[in-house]
Amino acid sequence: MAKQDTVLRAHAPWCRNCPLRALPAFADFDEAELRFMERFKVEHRLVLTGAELILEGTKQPQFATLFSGWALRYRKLADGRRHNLAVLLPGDLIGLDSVVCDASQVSVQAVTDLTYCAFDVRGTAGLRAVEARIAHRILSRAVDDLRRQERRSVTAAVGSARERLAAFFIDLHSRLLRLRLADEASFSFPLTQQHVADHLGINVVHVNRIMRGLREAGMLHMEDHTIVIDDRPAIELAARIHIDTVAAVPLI
Amino acid sequence: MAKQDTVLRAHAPWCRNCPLRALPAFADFDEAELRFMERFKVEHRLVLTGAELILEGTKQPQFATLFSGWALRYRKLADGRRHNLAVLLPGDLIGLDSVVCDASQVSVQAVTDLTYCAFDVRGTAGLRAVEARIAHRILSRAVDDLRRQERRSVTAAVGSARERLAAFFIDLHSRLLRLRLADEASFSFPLTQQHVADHLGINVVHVNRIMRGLREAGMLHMEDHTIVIDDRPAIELAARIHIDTVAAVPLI
DNA sequence: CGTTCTGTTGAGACGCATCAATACATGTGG
DNA sequence: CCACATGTATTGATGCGTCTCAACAGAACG
Repeated sequence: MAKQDTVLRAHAPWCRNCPLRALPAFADFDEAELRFMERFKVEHRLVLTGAELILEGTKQPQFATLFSGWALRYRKLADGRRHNLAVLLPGDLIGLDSVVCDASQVSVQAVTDLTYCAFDVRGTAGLRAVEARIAHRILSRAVDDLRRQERRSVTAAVGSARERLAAFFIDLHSRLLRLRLADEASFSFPLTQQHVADHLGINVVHVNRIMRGLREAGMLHMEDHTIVIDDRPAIELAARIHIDTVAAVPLI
Repeated sequence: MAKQDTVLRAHAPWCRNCPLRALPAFADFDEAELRFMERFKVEHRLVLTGAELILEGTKQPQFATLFSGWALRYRKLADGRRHNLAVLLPGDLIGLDSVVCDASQVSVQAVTDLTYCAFDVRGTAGLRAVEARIAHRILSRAVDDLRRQERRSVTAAVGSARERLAAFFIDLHSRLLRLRLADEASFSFPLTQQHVADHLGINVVHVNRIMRGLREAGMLHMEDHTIVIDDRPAIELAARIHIDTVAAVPLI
């Protein structure tokens, strides 16, 4: 690992004036919820590229939401390979299962420098004591995550490599648009082709070939860590089976 | 559909003396939770083989837990094919997303005659009012479901057809054992090979071939709707990457 | 007793993995 | 500063796993 794991207390915005919550993607909080969040959030942390936020097999007294940057939720497989379960973007929940269950079955790794908000639940009993409306928001998020993972299951099971890649970029573009981290035609993209391959279950070499195919078909291409969407309708068509109206389920 | 959709009020056990809760797989309820459940559960329904419990795109004021029988949570794909997201067994949660979200993105279909317990949440506001400990159990279930779906994503993405089938039967056998619906060497199995194929994303023809392979390797075979486990260690080996300690997260 | 579902097997085509090699970029230490 | 190692993108050749099409036997069902 090139950079050293670093966890710092950063001077950062707190819930009352959270810039994320101002986005249309997030539901607004009433005064009671805001007051609760101010006690609930215990820290704002900074993590450098490559560092691990959560390690498989550990139990945490806290969970978090990503505030800025990109992360990957992943599992190490028995044969040494790696599978990326989800690309985590600002606003996404991290480590809920490490609170609810005995031990997390997944790890989370920063793929850019990032910051996140840590919430202390002091064990399961603490989570039970969470304000009812907040608890409902957390449940909504878990269900949302479940739905995304179900879509992934479908795509992985029935889709071709081309369909998977097309669906992947459409999904990512939609999510980034909601966060104002993309414009209509392009977005910054810190993942390597190896990351993408490990996410979609396709060999790196083949990812590269499909990317060439999409480029030559005039759909999308990459230029220095930026994805450029050349023909979104065509990409949607290529991902035909796997597109949904991604219902926004806001939280925190 | 051969049999007519039928929803009956059945004479059935209620929460206080629920036989499912007596199983080791389920956590016990204290008196306060039991009292809550007695108000919460509104009906015990019977559904015949082939009937739909939930239709994609609908919103329900209720969710449910399966009480007896088997069901499949599935999605219809744009090209007419079908993908089975999960095999639902007694105790499993049904239709949580139809309560939390605007509309369910999945359907649920009975593959045997079955009964289920319906809980009325009178919309999202009702779910917020749910007793805190019950709400936490529901969240635990959602997270458990998420973890199973994540494992499925991994298996679908990186596993061969043989690994997927082996992992599928191991997972099923473990779950049925916890419910005392299987013994060490066999369990009743109402799914067709087409169901299995649509669940694992493998062609029916190929499922059949792999099944033959497993039979000839002395691992498992099927005789009139019963799976016979001939060599469980060998099956676990064949599914090597995809085995986890399936952490029991009890509810309701 | 036919009709429809399910299981079963064969032959051929195609997608993707694998192995191998090169070019380019990046960061590192001498 | 260059020399070097390391990570990433890219392309070719080859083989295996799985899909597809096709056919048939047995079971289930009305």
